[in-house]
Amino acid sequence: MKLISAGETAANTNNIPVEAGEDLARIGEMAKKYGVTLRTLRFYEDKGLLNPQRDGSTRLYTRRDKARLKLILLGRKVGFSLRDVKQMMDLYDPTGSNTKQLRLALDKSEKQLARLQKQRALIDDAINELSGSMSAVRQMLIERTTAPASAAS
Amino acid sequence: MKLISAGETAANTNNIPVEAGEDLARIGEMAKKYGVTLRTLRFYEDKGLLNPQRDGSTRLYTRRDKARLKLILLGRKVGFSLRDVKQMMDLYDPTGSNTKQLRLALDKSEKQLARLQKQRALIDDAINELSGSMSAVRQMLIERTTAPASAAS
DNA sequence: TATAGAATTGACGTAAACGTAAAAGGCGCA
DNA sequence: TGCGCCTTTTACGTTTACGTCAATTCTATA
Repeated sequence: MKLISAGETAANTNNIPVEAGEDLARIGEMAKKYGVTLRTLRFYEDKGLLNPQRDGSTRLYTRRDKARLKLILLGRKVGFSLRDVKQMMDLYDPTGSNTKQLRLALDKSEKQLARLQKQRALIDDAINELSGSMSAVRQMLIERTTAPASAAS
Repeated sequence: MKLISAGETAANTNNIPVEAGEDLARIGEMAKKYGVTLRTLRFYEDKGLLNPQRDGSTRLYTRRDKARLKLILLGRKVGFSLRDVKQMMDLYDPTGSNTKQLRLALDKSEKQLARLQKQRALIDDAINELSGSMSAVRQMLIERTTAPASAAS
């Protein structure tokens, strides 16, 4: 049983059970669609962040998996580790209010926000420090090219 | 008690402090003075960034080593890799104008500055994105606590 | 002299997020 | 039927800057 969904392969020659509208994607399509590598998708699965169905050994990603991947990528973008992302995702319960999940997410987010702000401060520091050094170096270069010889450090 | 200083000449075969003001420091003092660990100092040496003298097997750091360490730490602070720092330092020639060294430093600095600015932009992005998510989550939490039951996604 | 405090050289461990083969199975198509 | 493409699993490699023992030696001091 092979399931090819997607784009345009109108063929669909022989079989395909295809639960109406269930747009399943294989790993290659997923990778292309979300700009990640195959390795990355397998890695996420290995870490328990994704859990695609299987058709034999072939991974089939549902729209649920896509939603999860989007969340993962958002998490990465804002600097969460995969562990953090997993912790938050693991709390998701489709039958509940997910209050705990949301609280955890908020808690982690506050801490991450603080980290980001600290990082920004560090970077600003570095930028200033570097700019200063560059001015000094430029000045030294000018001296080297206008004055003839030595001048110690 | 053996303190051998003096860069080169004098044989200094036996002992005796020599060179009055040469304030040599051992690794422990260096570490304390500059807020790094022993491991770090040995690591820098291993990478060719420092080259303290030896009294037997004991490392002795001169003020030249101290100057170099300061530069290393400055480099690290502005985000240079140790490799970069080494490249720049390796061009230092106490007898020349060091124009090449300065040019390399300036060149690397410009690139590093660009990287830092890009990083800051990314962080700002992340901060915004995260702040937005947090608002959404807070809103969801409010709904969870005021409304009774379900609401998907 | 006994003991604590430095110092030495290995050398493996860590963290994150994949990269990069390697070897093999399956499928459609010309 | 052979080719090419997609996919699979396994597993070591990469990067950076050290951390963390371990075993040993040297030195200073009480």
